[in-house]
Amino acid sequence: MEETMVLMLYGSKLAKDIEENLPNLCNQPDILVKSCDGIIGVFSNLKELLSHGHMISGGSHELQQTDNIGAGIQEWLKTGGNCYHQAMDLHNAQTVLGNYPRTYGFSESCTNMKVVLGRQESGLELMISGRNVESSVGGIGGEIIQPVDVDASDSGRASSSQCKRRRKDDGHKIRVIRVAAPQMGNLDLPPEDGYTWKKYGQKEILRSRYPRSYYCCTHQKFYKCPAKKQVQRLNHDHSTLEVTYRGVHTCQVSSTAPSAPRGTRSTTAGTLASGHFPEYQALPVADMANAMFNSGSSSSIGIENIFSSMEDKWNTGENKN
DNA sequence: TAAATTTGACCCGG
DNA sequence: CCGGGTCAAATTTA
Repeated sequence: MEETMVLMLYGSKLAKDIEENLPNLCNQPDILVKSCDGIIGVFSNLKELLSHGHMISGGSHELQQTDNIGAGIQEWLKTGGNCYHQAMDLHNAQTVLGNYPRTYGFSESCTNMKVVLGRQESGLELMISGRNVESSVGGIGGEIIQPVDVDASDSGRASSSQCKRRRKDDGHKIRVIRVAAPQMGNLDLPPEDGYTWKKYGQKEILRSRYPRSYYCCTHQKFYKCPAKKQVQRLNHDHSTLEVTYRGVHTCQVSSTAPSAPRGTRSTTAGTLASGHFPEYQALPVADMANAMFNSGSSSSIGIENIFSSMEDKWNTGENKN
């Protein structure tokens, strides 16, 4: 389905949802506001696309990579949202990054479970945050993010012409993920990911509202672990942190290994260190979208299915670095 | 007191 | 020369 049509239908659907739930929403102004934001976001994007010459009907060359989401949304629209609604309540959409809308969902039976589905120039973006207390498959930290693999030879940041420095000795893959930022406390605190990190720098980045923090593995000295990560709040979405992982953990943390004695984060390195990113499991975008949208039109897909799907994926592939 | 964090200076690729 | 990445001394924290 052409993207503009998807947006049009989706925006209409959101508006209709508000109409249908107006009595309830009147008692929940915050949700109403978010829903309105979502509608505004969808139609803003639609307007943006239309103003750039995208037609309501007809093909879009842009969608090659992301037709899956189009198909997913199409399926969702066809079923009135039922195929997805079983597990998550599609809540609203909001304009963020790169003018693409995001779709927000909340678990109906688990209020702290949140799903964010969006698009980036590099493909589909999916975030699942919060811990699914029902099935307890959410993993430590409860955040599983669809990472965006970026080859080291191309940082993948289309909007930035820089950030290609110091690449001589790190031919490693770079992984960029986005996670929901903490809502309170230290808002720049990077998400728990099973490793212990030491902050070694922070810098103001040109054209970025928020500084970028630099972390290296706490065990860098003892194990010469080259893993590093950068954490930066997104310009257009301060509630999201972009975490860039560089290098692979070589530290085999054992009970005798030094651990971070101070600080409140990172307490689980020992059982998880396998040289990869235990919480941020890789799963091809299409699979994730299919898992969310197309895994049976009548049965509940359940968030646990998504996680098990991700686990399978993680165990069979992507695990070679 | 030791370890983490902050922050200004420096390094270095483009 | 610019600016992102890193270093390391100073500072903070538990």
